[in-house]
Amino acid sequence: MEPNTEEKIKAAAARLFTTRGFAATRTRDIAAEAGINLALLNYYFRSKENLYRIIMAENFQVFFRGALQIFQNQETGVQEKISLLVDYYIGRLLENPDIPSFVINELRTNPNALIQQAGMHEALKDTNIFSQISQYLEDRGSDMEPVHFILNLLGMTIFPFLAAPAFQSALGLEKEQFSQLLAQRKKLIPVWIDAIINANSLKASTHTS
Amino acid sequence: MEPNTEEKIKAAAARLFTTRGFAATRTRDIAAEAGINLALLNYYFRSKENLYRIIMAENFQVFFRGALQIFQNQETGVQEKISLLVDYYIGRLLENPDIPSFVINELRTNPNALIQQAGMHEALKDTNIFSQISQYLEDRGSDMEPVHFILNLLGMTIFPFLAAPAFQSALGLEKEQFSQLLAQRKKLIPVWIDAIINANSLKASTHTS
DNA sequence: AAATAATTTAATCAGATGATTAAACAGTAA
DNA sequence: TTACTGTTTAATCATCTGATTAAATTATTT
Repeated sequence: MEPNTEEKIKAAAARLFTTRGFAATRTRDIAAEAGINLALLNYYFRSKENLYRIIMAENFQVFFRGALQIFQNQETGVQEKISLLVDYYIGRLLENPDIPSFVINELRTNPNALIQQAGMHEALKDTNIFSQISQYLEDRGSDMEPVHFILNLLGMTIFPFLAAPAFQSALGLEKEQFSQLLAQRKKLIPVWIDAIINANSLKASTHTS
Repeated sequence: MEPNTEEKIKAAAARLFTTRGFAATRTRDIAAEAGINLALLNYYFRSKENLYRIIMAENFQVFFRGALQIFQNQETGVQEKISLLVDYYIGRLLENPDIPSFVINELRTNPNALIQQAGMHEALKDTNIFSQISQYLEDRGSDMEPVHFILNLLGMTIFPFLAAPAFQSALGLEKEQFSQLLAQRKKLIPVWIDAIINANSLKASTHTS
């Protein structure tokens, strides 16, 4: 029932690191949040940096592993994969809304370290996401660049979580209301993505502005 | 020609604050970057916090004022406004790619302070962006919620800049190459946005899966 | 129980960091 | 020149912060 000390520290560190970032988080705050003594943090994790790396890696796992697994599945087509991906991300992020801004922030200050650490390069080759999408777009007669496709998909899915504080404040919405709005997008985004692909494939044949 | 000391400090502070965030930026680093003595920073700006507030406000201006002005113009229709907006944002952000993650980060740690500071609430009412979009969607027979529309538009426009470090690293692209990719989106996003609206309006009449 | 190992704590250290101070310097007016 | 004002600097302060230490406490083994 009661989680052990190590887990308590990790949970506290995850909360603070993801909401405040590395530099703004004090080891004393983590200790207080975990209800333990400062020295214990160093006893279990040697240093703040080390603890951070661990938390970071786990967040990163959540952020990428699931997506990769979806694309590794040979049984499903791209269209289905898109739905699964959007569903997965929005579901996960509704539980952990701070992860995107944490990852973004980390990427800004630590560009390639993070990518390598999670073994992105190999994973990307393994799942050949790019060629899957490339083939899919080709089949549907679209001349869209796969990069744009991915940027659109992730942008529509992830950006709302990054902008959430601004929107909630600007529109005077409660957290709960905004969450419902984001949940709706699980169904909507795949439809929109589909429409975008069609737009690019029809562009050559029709000319109605 | 030579900018005065105050401007040099502000420029240096802007560079460091936007790339590292508040907590990770040392006043000594700002001083060194500006080529001045640490005490001068406090002589001109009283404190690190005060300097930060100034930089933040200016970044925020860039991020929102332009967008609001575009929507204030009574002469242009919504469709044209979208093109202008995308063009404006991508143009500005290509010059200052770090602003989005700076703003996002600030919003996370300081939710409503930022919104109020820039006078968002009044500005939003003045320009009635929401009702303009709402009306536009209605006219085109779409049942999309205006919030989703805005989230999609901003997501497709801004997200790529947030994800840039990841994409550059993962795809092994040079900064310059990725910038060109993003510049392409000035023309593409309006088309995609259009397709999305059509998708929602056609949904009721057609049933081809 | 005694001994040993694992866990936790209070106290402290060393360095970093935001800010201040007092003095030096430069330009301008009298 | 002298006096005055605004600017810049080196030196210093007080506090914060990550980390260590040595001792105390608890758990485990013999």
